[in-house]
Amino acid sequence: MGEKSVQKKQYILEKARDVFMEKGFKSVTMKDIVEACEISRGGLYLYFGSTEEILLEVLKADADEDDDVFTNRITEDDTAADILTLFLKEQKKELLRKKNSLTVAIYEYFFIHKADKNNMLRKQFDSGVKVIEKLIGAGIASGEFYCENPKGAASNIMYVLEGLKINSQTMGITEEMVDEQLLYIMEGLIIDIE
Amino acid sequence: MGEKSVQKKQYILEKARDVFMEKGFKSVTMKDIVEACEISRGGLYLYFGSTEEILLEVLKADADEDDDVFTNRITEDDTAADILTLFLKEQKKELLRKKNSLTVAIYEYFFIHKADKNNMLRKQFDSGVKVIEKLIGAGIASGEFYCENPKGAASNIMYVLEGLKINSQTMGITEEMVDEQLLYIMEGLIIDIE
Amino acid sequence: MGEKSVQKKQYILEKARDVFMEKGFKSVTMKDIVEACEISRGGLYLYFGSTEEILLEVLKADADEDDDVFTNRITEDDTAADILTLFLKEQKKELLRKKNSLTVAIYEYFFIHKADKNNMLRKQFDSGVKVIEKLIGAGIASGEFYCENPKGAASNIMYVLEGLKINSQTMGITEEMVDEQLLYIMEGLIIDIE
Amino acid sequence: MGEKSVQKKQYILEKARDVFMEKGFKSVTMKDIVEACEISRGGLYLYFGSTEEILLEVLKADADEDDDVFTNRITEDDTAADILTLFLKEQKKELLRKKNSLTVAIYEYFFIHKADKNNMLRKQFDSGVKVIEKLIGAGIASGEFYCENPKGAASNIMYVLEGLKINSQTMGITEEMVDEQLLYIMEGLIIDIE
DNA sequence: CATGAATGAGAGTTCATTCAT
DNA sequence: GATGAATGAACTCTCATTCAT
Repeated sequence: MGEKSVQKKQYILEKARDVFMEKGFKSVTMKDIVEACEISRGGLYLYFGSTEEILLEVLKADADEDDDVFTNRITEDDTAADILTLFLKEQKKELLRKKNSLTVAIYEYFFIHKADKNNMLRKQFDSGVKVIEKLIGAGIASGEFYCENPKGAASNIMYVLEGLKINSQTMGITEEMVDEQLLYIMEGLIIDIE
Repeated sequence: MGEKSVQKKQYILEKARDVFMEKGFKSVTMKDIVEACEISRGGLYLYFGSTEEILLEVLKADADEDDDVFTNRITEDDTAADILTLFLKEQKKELLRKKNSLTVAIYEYFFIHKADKNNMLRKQFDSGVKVIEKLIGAGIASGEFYCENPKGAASNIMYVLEGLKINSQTMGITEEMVDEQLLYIMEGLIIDIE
Repeated sequence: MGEKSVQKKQYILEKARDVFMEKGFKSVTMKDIVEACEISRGGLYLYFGSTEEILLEVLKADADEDDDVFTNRITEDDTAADILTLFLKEQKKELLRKKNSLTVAIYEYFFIHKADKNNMLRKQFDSGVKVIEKLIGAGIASGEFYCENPKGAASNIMYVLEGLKINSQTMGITEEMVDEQLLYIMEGLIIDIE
Repeated sequence: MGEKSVQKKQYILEKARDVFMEKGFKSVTMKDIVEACEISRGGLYLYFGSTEEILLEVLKADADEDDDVFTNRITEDDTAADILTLFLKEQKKELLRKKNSLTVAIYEYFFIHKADKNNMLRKQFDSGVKVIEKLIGAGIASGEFYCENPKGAASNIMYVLEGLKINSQTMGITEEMVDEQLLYIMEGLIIDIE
């Protein structure tokens, strides 16, 4: 079937991304995407066979990009506490974004695909836990943090972030609510100098 | 809308509940419910105008029932730690339930209705925080718990529970994962006797 | 239409033949043929404008070939009965072929084109009748056959063959069924020596 | 799913019958039938799920009717030769009908369904053979017919009729052609009084 | 000559919703 | 109050055909 135009595929993915951000996953029809792309009905099918396929590729593209961003930040030479704080700040920004978020689309997609072989969400969660655990370990070594159960603490942070994320999409959250909880977490780790 | 049969309404809600547990919210059609109830298409419209309306009433009924259950447990004369443990155990059971859960339906509904006036989910979350906060306070008073920021701790617990809940629906969780995290939480509260 | 490659045209006809044998005529799309040929969509249109056009050329090629085969057999110096038997054996083989037959495609095509000027099917049928009539005549002359109405007998044979052919495609036939009927026909012609 | 209106179902079958007579089977779409019936798209699906389903019911209705007609004729007290002649006349009328014939639709349908369990076409063919065989037997008994192989003769008649039928749809036939062949058949059976 | 991306018409199918009975 | 037939809008998907390269 040849390569088709890679550019057009990218273009479709971009436009589709907007649609998924706007409407989540389940409500999105091929027609929605066709209209967003201003291409023909058949034209879309040349590139993608279903909304699932499209969302999956949108997410893949995101995951790749995220990795890059992540790697870039990590190479800084900050302290563990600095990095963790940075990480949480990033998460907070993400959490409070009003519109341009795929969160609902992702949830709706994985409600259906939770049992999938290589569940991307699980991978990301697990990798998040590991990174935080390492950071906490580094912080303990450098005397910044005190923690008896780094793995538990790391999981705790990730679950809280997940909790904040789903709440932000189902009941709304304010900046204060996020700050309060992130502060609570950091306070539990950082050694009070007295 | 005249009087109609309250019994029939209840009957519809029961059957509809099963459908929502099976298929979430967005995929459920009026037809699905008509078929589950084995009533006529027009008959359903006599009682409910949309799947939204139906789910809302299903949830209302649940909320009332939950309150009762909750109240019943609370009147026991256990210690704060006992009650909190009981509460978490209940939550764990809920989290690990395979099929008979409205969780996905609720999420899918509130993705659309997060901005609703009296968002039931928010109410339940807030009330959960308050109850736990009170329990922690009682535990501190009785010398069972140590906690510098009871509100933060209570919120932390609720966010973690939300995180576990959404993860259970999007990536699956195991009993060990729940136990680990709940243990971590209790360990953070209970005073180590030395 | 310029010169184009005759070889490519032949190639397309060969591949298209397979498709028609597989799917009949009406269900075959230009896409099917493009895919069978592994050429470009536009490329096919350079040679043929429709599936009708393609089938027609496939059939023409067949007709030419059949004539050759036919002529080859006829030049043998067998008796009339031998030749007729040979002819019926050929027909039987054709009738019982499971897959590689254009029969359905031909029928489907001529359902639409029955009124065509030079209907190939009619020509073939008429020529079949004539050939058989001649054979019977020769057989009578040589004392092999007895027949009061050679033309009627020849038509009868051809109609029976047509009947067997359509039945083989609409209800299936067994070798026994064919043998029985061909035997019946031969018995009607051959003089019983007493 | 209740009874729906039997009358409407009949109405649809009638209209669909016209469509199948007009266009055969494969070219007929649900839309064609919707338009012929002047009902809504969804309305048709209330009664039938596909064109196959519809044609099948059209044919069933026909088969029932044919049986009745057949039985009615058979109860007459004619001689075997009379009945056979009557039967062939009926077939001739059928063969020469220009428009109102389902023949093509039936063929197109059974090209696809030739392997079906209870292939209606085969049943009808077999029953036809048996009836004719019986008639020939009766004719022999009454001294009207002479025939050494009644089963072969009966099959021969049925195959010829099939051959005439398919030819009438793929190349056209004239009344003379039918008469000639039917005469040939009858001559083969009837005893020449000398 | 050849390619294959693009278009748009059209078929299939499902449901929310209405309404005569 | 109930019923369920009927409607029509909306979606999915597939191809014939064209056309810029």
